[in-house]
Amino acid sequence: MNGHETVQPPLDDASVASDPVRASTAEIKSVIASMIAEEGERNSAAGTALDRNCAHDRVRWAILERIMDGTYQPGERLKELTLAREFHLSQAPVREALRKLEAIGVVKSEPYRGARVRELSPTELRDAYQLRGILEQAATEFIADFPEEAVRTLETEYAAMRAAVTAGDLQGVACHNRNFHRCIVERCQNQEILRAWKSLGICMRARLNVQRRLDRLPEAILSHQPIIDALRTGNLRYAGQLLRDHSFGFVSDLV
Amino acid sequence: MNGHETVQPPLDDASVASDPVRASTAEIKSVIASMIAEEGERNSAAGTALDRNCAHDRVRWAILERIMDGTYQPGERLKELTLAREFHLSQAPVREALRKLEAIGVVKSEPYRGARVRELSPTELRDAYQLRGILEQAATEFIADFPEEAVRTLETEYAAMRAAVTAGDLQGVACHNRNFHRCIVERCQNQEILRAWKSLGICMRARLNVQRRLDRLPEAILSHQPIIDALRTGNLRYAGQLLRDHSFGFVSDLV
DNA sequence: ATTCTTAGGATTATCGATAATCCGCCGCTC
DNA sequence: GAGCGGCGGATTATCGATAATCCTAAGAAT
Repeated sequence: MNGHETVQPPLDDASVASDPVRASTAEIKSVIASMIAEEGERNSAAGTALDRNCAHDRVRWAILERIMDGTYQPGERLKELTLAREFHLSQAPVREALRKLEAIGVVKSEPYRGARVRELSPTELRDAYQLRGILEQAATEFIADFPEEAVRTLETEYAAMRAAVTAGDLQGVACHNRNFHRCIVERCQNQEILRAWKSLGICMRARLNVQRRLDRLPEAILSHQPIIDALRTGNLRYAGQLLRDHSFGFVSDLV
Repeated sequence: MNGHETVQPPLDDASVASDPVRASTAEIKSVIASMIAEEGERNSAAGTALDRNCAHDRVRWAILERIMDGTYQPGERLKELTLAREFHLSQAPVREALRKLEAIGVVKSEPYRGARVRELSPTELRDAYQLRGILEQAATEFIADFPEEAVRTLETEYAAMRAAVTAGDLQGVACHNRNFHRCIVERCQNQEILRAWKSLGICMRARLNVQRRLDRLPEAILSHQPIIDALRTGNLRYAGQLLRDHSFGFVSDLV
């Protein structure tokens, strides 16, 4: 593909970034960063320099980014040698990257048949939204306290979300929505809940494509306001209830 | 390839099974089988012959089994070439197996430092038990109906659990306990909840080692009876509440 | 025309070897 | 004797090549 590159020795981030569709790259990066952080947490307390050294980790990061930003569509084939050539690597590290992505459910592969970006059926999506609601409710009940500073972050994200929806920027809506919810769940004392929520987030990546009911989107977004209010007044239990209902609300759109 | 084998084509289960500590192998097998099934579900609707073909899947299965049955202790080093020699394979499939195990949190690896069986801190274990309680409560509320046949299964497992505890067979207790809970969660309509619960089960493998408070074990087991009663009378919501409390009850033993 | 068989091309799975990195040990300096 | 710097063994990371498998489609048989 974008073969013989310029400088970067093995996997040049340049090629990754200069390539295709690019909208709000910074936002996407932050999402990706949180995912990487998730795995870092799982692997070691301070998950930092892990993906700097290993080619297979860089490849995994790059593929994940492309899946998240829509470069690779759901169902799209991921050929090992093609990716290897693109990254100026051999097949082995690409395979390892795909194995990890397969294990966390981002990619689906069959022996001798290759790997594809995993597609989510409406049923799976419905189940995922329900589970997200359950986890967010539980997480909220485990929050020790919700400081004013965090409330302000919520308001910022909420405002950005409304701005994005009026601008018709679905990508932006998805991103700020995710940030909003993450800001809440991250305050949870229970790391396993947080981990489960994040691993679910990976599967929810099917950006708002599924939200074909664009007309109902604005009203869905407005339901974030009461959540902010409940959190500000420290009514965590009620906030949890609202979050659960909020997620369950999407279910009806999905069969 | 490694043609000249005896019977089992590549990875001879013989060597795997003839090796070390062995207690109630059949029970362990069933646990493993359920885990494999879990991944099968994730990979394709009918996850069956996937791990028959690929060496890396068989290796993953074998390593997982050894971790589950205690052959590989938490923290133990897993050397790639040692495993490769043992399975009569090259390094590549072993690496792929380890990458997958790493992604699901069973193994932890650092670049150039190798892979180890992941250890769970008391805090992680506490969080895991809490999450399990939450998931089981949610799952129960999503159950459509709980037939008499399933109730009988629960009673069977419950009886086996009590028998195991009087016999001092901790492995057996853990296994039947797991079967008991699985029988409930499997009736859940929401596949994502089921998946999350199963992936948690992998981390809870730290068998009942943690349950050093052996004296309190019998009473903890008795708390299964009201759950059975609630399910038999169709009081699913109450059963969910009991299951949550049941799991949370273990938390106090773990700080 | 339809079905069956079977080359051919494409891709994955595995191998064996090499490069890169880490760790402990030994001698050296002070 | 203590600290330091670099050799050597051990192990992982990556490579390039080969074997195994799958898919397609052309051709033969009915």
